Amino acid sequence: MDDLTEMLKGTLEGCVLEIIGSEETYGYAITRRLNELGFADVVEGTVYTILLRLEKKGLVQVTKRPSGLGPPRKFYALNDAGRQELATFWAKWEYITSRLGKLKEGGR
Amino acid sequence: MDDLTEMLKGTLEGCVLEIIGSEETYGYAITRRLNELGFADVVEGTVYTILLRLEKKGLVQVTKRPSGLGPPRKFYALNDAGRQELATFWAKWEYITSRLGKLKEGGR
DNA sequence: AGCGGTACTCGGTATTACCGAGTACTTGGA
DNA sequence: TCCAAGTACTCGGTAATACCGAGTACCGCT
Repeated sequence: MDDLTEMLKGTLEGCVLEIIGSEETYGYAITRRLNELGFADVVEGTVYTILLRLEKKGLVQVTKRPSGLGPPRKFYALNDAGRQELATFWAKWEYITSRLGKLKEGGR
Repeated sequence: MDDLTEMLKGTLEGCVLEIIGSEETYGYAITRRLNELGFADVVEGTVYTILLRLEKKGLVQVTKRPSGLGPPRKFYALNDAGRQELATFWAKWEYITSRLGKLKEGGR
């Protein structure tokens, strides 16, 4: 699938939230996970900027832990605000997909 | 539904393509149509920038016609390139929704 | 010692939707 | 007659976001 970057704007952050929400994890692993999910072109730099943003917005709790193979990892977990944000993300997503579906079916 | 603007990035242009594809129409009417479809906050300025962009990319054919109530209208219709672009837009959209769905269902 | 894989940071760029103000044309009421 | 309101388009600037690229650093293996 060719360039999806414009269409991912606004949704990628939600994807990261969802991944973090399902288990405490760290940047590098999140990138791999997104890649294997089909978001093949998402690159580490992008994920880290999202992570930094989430931290700045106060949606995640960060814990640094030694890695064993490489530098220490920053593990991310959702806090209450993060879970709230994730819920509204899915609500928005549902809303948009329903509208797009309507449009596509020629909803007039 | 509160602020959807970030999530609309990349999809709004596709919506406009779809609307133009279903019938030859003009900016003001497209805005009204988007609003009634549920994209309530989309504003004229936004639609016109998209329209200008589509024209610049050579995806539409433009015809100016007098209006009867107000200044002349610029009617837009898809050309072959535009129909092609619309098809790939929907393909990308399907792709992303399927990935998001998978992610949401805890696809692991 | 050096290479490859793991792991994070940071400055800059492009694209996109939004905002706001402006222009202009028409009809209808004060 | 003039002004308000609805129709219709233009344009310069802003904010948010994903991407890019280069850099730093740590580890185990050969």
